[in-house]
Amino acid sequence: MARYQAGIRTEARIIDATRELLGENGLDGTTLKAICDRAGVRAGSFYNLFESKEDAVLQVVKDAIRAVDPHPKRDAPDSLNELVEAYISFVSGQPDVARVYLKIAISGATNGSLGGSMKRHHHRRVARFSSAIARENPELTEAESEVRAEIVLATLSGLAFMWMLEPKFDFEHRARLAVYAPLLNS
Amino acid sequence: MARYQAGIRTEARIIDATRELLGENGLDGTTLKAICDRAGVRAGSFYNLFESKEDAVLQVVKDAIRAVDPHPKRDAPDSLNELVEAYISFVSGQPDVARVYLKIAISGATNGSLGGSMKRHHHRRVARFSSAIARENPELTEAESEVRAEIVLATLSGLAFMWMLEPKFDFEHRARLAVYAPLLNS
DNA sequence: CTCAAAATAGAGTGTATACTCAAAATCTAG
DNA sequence: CTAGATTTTGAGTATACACTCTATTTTGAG
Repeated sequence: MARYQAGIRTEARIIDATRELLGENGLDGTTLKAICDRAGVRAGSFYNLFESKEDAVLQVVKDAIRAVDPHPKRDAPDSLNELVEAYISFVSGQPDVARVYLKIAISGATNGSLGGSMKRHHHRRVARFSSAIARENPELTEAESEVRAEIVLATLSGLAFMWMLEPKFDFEHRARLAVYAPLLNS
Repeated sequence: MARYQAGIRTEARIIDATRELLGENGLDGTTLKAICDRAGVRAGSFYNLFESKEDAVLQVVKDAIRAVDPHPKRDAPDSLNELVEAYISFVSGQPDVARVYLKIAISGATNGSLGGSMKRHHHRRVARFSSAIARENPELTEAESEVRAEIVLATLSGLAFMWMLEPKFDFEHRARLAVYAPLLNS
């Protein structure tokens, strides 16, 4: 009936190992052997806790997608400022998760079971940014707000990719400069 | 001594198949069997023309990287306008090549022999955009121009990713709006 | 303590992969 | 036409992969 502590800890170690490997080496670099080695576990233990490798990978990836776009804490709609700051602290505060999001979610978006889930996530994000922009810039039509939302999101993603390419890259600075300084209310 | 026409045509078919598959399915989806099936060739023929699978993949990827950042046609330095329009026509005019470039940029950028080559390419691009921006905006310091170059490139890449996610996405329109309207000379 | 349930180990399975090789087919220069 | 070189074939190899299974060990509630 009840699960044992050992199993729960092992499950967490496996999830952590999977997340790290996905961020470091991508999907094909994340083999079962690599996961088990890093988690300090044998294949049998893995399959006692997970149905398949895909099972563990999907858990990690779906968590990552959820972490980028958390539910609003307050009831009030979010401002563009809040959305951008949330993205910045996502990248800075959970770099492992962010790497998974950028590597797997985006690269795997055009194929496989992630494709659909990623497209939905993307539309949700655009809508959220778009409505914040529309609220703060009443002179824009709905279509114009949406285009601007897409551009802001594209810039944030692009900068995050650069950060992944070179960890020294000052993502925060670029992101704030790109979004606040030039684009809107100009 | 001399190569036969059949071999030259087969080589081209294999390169085309490799490029298409890399763009559609990424690196790990591009198996030898898939390449050979699409090119209408058996494994033995492939290895008569290429040293390894990696050989064919690297040819395609290096071509793609070269296509994004072609040598200037004139002696004169390029304007930001020209650089952006070149990127736009790269994406619109050679979508297969662009897809390879974008997919590999994410998945292969942090590891392997592609990592180094991708990083060098990135720095070359930033320098090129940066010097165009500096020339057209003399009030900016060198560091400021570079940051702006990174932001422009990030936005273009991010928009291109969105285009890859949804082929209907109007990349040209977004790219011109994002770069020309808001960012510089404001 | 006890003992059933849960977790683990580790050898083993089937499959897909990149790649090889010897023989047959095809090409093209002379 | 011919003969040597190139290209193609297709069965075959070794390896790495995800995954299974059974026996053993560990856990923790009663």
